[in-house]
Amino acid sequence: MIKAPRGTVDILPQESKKWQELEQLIRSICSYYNVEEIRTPIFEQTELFVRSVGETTDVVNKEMYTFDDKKGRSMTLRPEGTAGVARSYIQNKLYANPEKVQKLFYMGPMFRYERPQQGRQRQFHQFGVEMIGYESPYLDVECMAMAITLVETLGIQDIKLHVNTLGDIESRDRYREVLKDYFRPALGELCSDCQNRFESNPLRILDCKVDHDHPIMKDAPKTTDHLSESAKAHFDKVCSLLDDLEIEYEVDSSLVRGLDYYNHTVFEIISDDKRLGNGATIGGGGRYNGLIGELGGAPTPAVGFAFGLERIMLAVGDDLGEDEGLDCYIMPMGEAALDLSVQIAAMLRANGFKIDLDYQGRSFKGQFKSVDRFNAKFAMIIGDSELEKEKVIFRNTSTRDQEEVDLGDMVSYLEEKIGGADHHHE
RNA sequence: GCGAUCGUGGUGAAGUGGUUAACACACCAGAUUGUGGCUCUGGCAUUCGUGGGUUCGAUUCCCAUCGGUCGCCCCA
Repeated sequence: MIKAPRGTVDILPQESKKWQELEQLIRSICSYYNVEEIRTPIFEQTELFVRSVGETTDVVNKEMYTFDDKKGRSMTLRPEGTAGVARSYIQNKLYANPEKVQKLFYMGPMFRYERPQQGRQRQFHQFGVEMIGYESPYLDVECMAMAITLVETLGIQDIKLHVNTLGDIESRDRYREVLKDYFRPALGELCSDCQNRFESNPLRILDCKVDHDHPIMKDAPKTTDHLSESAKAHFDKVCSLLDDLEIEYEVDSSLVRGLDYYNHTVFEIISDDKRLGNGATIGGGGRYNGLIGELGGAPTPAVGFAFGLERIMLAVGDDLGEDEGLDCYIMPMGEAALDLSVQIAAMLRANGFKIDLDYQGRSFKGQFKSVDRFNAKFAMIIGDSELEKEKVIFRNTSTRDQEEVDLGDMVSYLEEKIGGADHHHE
């Protein structure tokens, strides 16, 4: 049997309803924030991700789905959304828009080759927002506020916002070197993960669970001691704006993000919602002032965040996907009735009603089971005697009252009972 | 990538080196060819993730492989 590739899932109808509802909620929040959708390709030239996400990161090193196309060009299924948006911003000259700040969102599948487990798949979905073109801390905070609004609207419990600053690009890079100098003499005493981190992302050493109690951790240099004046001012402003908006947050100096393009503000949304397991990051983001310049555009400041939709779904999936049910399930008894039922179904559907019917000639009992399963408001019974009289029987499934209705009066009957043709969109 | 654990019908799950693989739910049919959510009766796994090995014989033992779950790493 051919199975779906490891780490991928089929989203079946019942789940699909939930996804649509979640996506709809996200879209409406975006519209309140005047953030518009951008759709970029699902694969890009490999170099885009290498240059943006960073050559030494795990995402690029171990987790990319990379392949050569028929002309031998290296392509990669996107592992995240920011790089493509940044590329598109440059390529399509969005900087030429008279509105200085471009507020964009994307939503769709991403791909990373990892060992799957709950809340982690090889094809997964992210929603992300990018605010490009302005370096003000106001936008950092707008991103965080939007992210918080989103998780609160969704009803995710026990939310925490962790924030940190990596400083501007110069101070971030300088701090990195300071840290490496600090740890280098004791490198042999650290765990093997940390020895790898030393080259790839030395900031992460500070957050190591294994070496947490090693004496060297205590006096490790802090980001905040290596900030330039302007970087410090930026971060202070971010914090005071969060205070003004009464958004609760926690400064977490060990918070580092795994992608190289971040500088200044970084943040994560962590939830202890029980439905997620024991504590999980459901979203995160930060500022990436260097990225667009790095990709060949004019130096352009930007800030953004992304959410993992599977993780959100784990937390709130049970609350989504309400089934509104059919308007009417048609129960033909016999073949002549079935022929007429097909006509009736087509006519009622064209009038905006949600209709299904039995094609299998099952018994009354069997057909009524489908009526229940599809949560139909009415069952329509058509048999020989109805055919003779040119009437159908509408049976109200909750009251169990039934009425005979002339073939010509079916639409007005249903409209009277359950509202007009657009009753589903009210 | 590393470590652990699991894999039996549509679902949840028992089970054993040897003819018919429990049970429950779901599903279908009949009792009731024209009225559902109750009851009763019957049907429903050429097969125990896949491939190979040991054996007279394997769902059961061994190996490999694939997949799920959890921890680490990393991330969303």
